[in-house]
Amino acid sequence: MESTLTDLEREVIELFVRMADMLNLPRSVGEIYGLLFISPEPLCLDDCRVHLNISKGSTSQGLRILRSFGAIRTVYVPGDRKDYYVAETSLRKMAAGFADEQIRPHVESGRERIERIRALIEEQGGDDVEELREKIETLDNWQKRASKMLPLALKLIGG
Amino acid sequence: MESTLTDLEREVIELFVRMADMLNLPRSVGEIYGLLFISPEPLCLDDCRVHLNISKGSTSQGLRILRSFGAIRTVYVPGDRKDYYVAETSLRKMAAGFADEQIRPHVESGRERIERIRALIEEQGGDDVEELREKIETLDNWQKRASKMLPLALKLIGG
DNA sequence: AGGTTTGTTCAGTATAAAGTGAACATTATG
DNA sequence: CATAATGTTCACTTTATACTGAACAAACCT
Repeated sequence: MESTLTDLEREVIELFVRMADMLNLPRSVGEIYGLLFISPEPLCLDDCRVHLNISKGSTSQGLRILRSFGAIRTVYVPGDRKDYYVAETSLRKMAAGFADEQIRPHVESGRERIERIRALIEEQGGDDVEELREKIETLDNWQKRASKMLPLALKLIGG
Repeated sequence: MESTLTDLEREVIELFVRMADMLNLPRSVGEIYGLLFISPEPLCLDDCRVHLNISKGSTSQGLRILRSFGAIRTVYVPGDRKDYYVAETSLRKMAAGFADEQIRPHVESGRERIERIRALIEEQGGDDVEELREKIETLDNWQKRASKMLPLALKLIGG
């Protein structure tokens, strides 16, 4: 299958592939978003698959990930059964979606783990319990600051 | 080789392994930092290697990465040729080091790529040049906002 | 110098992650 | 209902990344 991308499309797609890499997302997710971003009209799954020369499975999963944090939305095309997609261009929305989906759960589970560590320290005791308590306070402090910073950073990026 | 970690140590190390994963750093980096964080005294390369049961190579590279963004520092131990390490506990310092080392270069190269895309659009022209210009403005806008947000976020996390 | 300790490097290997595509489910249409 | 169109799933394959450990380099000590 022949690639049918212009130089411009290739360059834009590569930009988003690098972004995806930074955000720890699969390459194909960056490719699909880049293609949709630069495309003048909505594209369906098969359009993406053909232009990017990737498999149906990757395309389906990539679109699902992009939908999951609101980076794309579906548009209705009269008289067509296929789903068509366009890239969302509100940075605020995407950042919020990404934070909710890919960051908050980790922060949450970190909080729980810190509680477990605190319990372990008290339970097992020992000579150095005071030093350990201080260390756990440091962790707790980090956790609290990260939790506060996240929504503020989202405010900042959203304008 | 027998693992000689307490439950507490294991739990703390796992916390930092998860953090490393979030930050897209090798697991061993999280393990080493976690061990140093919870250890009451400085440890040398071989201490880390033995406690964590990982190879010399991984240990050496892990310590290098941690040094690279200021997550650990060396301490002088009189009468010992080995380098000893302690975990840095200033979140501000570490976040700044991480941003400089692992984020800024990507943002930079993104900026350059956007310029290249802008040039491509003007060069090749076409009917839809106006629509493309708008899209590139969106990219440029994102880039600028991200660049401004980064130092502010660092200020916020640093207290 | 020769021997020892300590840390680094890097080619090869192991592991984890993403991609593939055929089988399957679902829904539309004649 | 049968057929076609569309999208999803998942066992398998491929690729990318991290880990290993032996060889190497550097520094120290008699």
